[in-house]
Amino acid sequence: MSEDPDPVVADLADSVFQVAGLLRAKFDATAAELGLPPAQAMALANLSAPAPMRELADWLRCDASNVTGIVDGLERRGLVRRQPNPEDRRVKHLVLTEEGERKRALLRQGSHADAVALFALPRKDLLKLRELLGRIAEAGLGAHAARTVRDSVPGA
Amino acid sequence: MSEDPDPVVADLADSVFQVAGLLRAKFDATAAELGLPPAQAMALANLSAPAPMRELADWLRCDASNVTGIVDGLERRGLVRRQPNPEDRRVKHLVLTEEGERKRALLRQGSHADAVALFALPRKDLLKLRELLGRIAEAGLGAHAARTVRDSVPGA
DNA sequence: CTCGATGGTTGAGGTGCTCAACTTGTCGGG
DNA sequence: CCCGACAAGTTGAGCACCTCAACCATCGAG
Repeated sequence: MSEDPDPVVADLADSVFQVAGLLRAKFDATAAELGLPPAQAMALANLSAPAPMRELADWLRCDASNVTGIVDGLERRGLVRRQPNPEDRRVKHLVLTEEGERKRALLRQGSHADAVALFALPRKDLLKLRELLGRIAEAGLGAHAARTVRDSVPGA
Repeated sequence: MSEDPDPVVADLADSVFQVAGLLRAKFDATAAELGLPPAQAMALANLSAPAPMRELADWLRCDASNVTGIVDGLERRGLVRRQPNPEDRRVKHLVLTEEGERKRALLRQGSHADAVALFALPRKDLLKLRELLGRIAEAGLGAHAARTVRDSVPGA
């Protein structure tokens, strides 16, 4: 009935989970050192220029109501400010405070260091790896985008 | 003070997260189709021969008390049985029921199909990718194991 | 102006996880 | 034989994260 499973693909999937899991664990650890819960850290890491909350929700691929709580936390910690926007008074822009900038820098620094430590391969292999994984990620993302677009557009 | 970030490594980390995220999302989706919450599905997928609960906890890298709840769910759905072990009456072995075996097969089939669809590269590239990612996963896992061992051994 | 869509918030509800405490059971000395 | 250390599993408290439905304020087009 079903094809025999391809062991190469299976190994590949395992490795991807493994590596992503390791990176994620390290990220959470550095976040914890900075006194940040994972979700807030994740949000902070992807916050540079002032951006509306909606944008952050899209980036995190989660419900807008979820972002409210996360930002509440960041604001309580004094890392971020909600800045009402005069041009469209519905939106609030998220602006990093000094402390926010500082922690964000530490966070990114730390996670990048972890990545460097983990991806310990000859330069040539790294480049090859980036190319192959990049192709897959792009294709997968493209499929996802196409699907979401298709879902939201009634006609063709 | 800190080195310039290596864009190759940064891209690589992004891609890994991207790909893992896509695989995970697909897995959760197939799980949902089978009426299983993600954690129960994950547990079920890694359950073949009868094994003590502790083993599952180790595999999932989570607290034993957590496994109790997950197995409760699987048992409530009639997918798994807790089988007391006569040789060591503290442990309970987890045994799949018929239905459990069936759903597990479907689950693995589905997630493997997703992986095949995602890793759509020429065979040669797939092999190369497996080799490189495998090396990294292994090295990272080794470091993790070494660390946990070191942590649990007071001396040396 | 009216109406539909959009940004953001709130509240209810559910999952997944950890930690501390406890029960039951195993095992290795004194 | 009994005792103390340790392991498997469970329970309960508590937290983080997430979604959904309902809602308010606002925008923008007809």
